[in-house]
Amino acid sequence: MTSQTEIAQRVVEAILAQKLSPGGRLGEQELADLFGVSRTLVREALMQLQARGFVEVRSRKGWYVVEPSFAQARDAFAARRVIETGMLREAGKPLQTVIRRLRQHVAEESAAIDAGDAATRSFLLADFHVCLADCIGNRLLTDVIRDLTARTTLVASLYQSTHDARQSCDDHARIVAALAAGDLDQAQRLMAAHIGSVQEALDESSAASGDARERLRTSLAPLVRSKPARRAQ
Amino acid sequence: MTSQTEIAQRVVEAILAQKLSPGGRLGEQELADLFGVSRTLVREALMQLQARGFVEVRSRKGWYVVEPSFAQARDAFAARRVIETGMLREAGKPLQTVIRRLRQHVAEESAAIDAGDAATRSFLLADFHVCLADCIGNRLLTDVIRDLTARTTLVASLYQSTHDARQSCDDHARIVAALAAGDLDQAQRLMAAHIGSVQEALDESSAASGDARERLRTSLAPLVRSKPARRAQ
DNA sequence: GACTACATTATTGTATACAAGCTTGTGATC
DNA sequence: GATCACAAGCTTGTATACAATAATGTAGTC
Repeated sequence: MTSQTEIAQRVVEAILAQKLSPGGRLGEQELADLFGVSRTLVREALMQLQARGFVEVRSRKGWYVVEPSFAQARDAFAARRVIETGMLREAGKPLQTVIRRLRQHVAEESAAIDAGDAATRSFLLADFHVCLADCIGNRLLTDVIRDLTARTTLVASLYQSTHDARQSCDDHARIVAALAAGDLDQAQRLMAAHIGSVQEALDESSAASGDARERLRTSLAPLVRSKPARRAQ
Repeated sequence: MTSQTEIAQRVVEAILAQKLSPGGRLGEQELADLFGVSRTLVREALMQLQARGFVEVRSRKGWYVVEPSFAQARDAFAARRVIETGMLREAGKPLQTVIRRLRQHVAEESAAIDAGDAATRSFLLADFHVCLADCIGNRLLTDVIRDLTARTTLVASLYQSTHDARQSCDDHARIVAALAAGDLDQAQRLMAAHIGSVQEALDESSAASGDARERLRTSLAPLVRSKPARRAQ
């Protein structure tokens, strides 16, 4: 007895919490049983997620969490840079209440990092950008940013980001400080640099992983060079 | 015998061609019969369009083409300003082939305007922005722009834009000229002004229409002031 | 023992059936 | 004649049934 919207939401949450990895399979019946509904609702939910770019369907095979290529990953970051800096440029001087809300958010991020709570930490670091969009942008832009940050979060798990959470949090704090000082130009520059550095952290380990086929190949490569490992058991 | 994606596409086209007005009803069975498929496929198509913001469902009543409020209309234009100028800012000097493609597009717009072909004219004027995104942006941004321009086109039909097609075309030509000259700053300014002026054209006639309820009220207002019109027949 | 043809199984794709709820038409009542 | 109660019909919401196809297991053959 779960609504279709709720199913979609739960799946997205699972993806962002890395409980569902890119390439992970989503059986219709499996989800239907899990949520106690028919396949119909699950399908409709997955269809919407497909439109938002979270999952894809391979004909008669099943639904899978998307595995963006490295080029697509770059595109997602590029899109975020364009939109988020664009929003800051068009924004007026933010209200005091907005500054308070953002400061509060950054404080929560910091607390989660100190607590070593990986799940909420990851969520909050991404949510900062959604929160910012909600503060200085409009509904449409916020929705777009929400999906794009989700996508970059997914990408980060796929390409094993080495980016430090504390640094992201510090970046956020500096952006809020610039906003509080009314220096929108500076905020814009900081945002571009921030998104850039998060993306950079990917580039380095990019060669490590890859798509499912490539992962399989490397997984199955012999452990020792000339002498293949004897089969266990 | 029509695929689900195709159905969605056809509905979007119909909306953009103003064959389906905002507020227009989309019966599931009606569409199913039309396309020769079951309601299932129609529903899935509509669901995807819902995720993209083209239609909405009112429980147990039916599907309707969205009727953005005036505030939402402003949001759509604001989003486009942010993204489209942002893309121009991040773009490098465009290649010669890109310039040629854009010039070609503007020429086609001009031809459609001269020919008085309202449908293709409207389509091409919106498509210019998609084409530009395709040239200087990436896939993700292009998809976002495609949906946003579609939304503003829909809004224009809802709030009876008085904007002149020829002026839009001229705006486009000037933007392309700035790009050809390598003056991205100028292109950016022109784009902001262009989108702004299209939006402005809405503001003026905004009071005229409104949502379905308001439209009904004005439609049913007595024709003569003191003496209500006698019922026809 | 390795390879191939075939049967089996599992999963999606599509259609249909039934339930639930809103809208509207009709008749009774005041 | 106006209002209200009720019923019939239409439309969506959800589940189930069946078809199509890809993956996999198995037996037979060389």
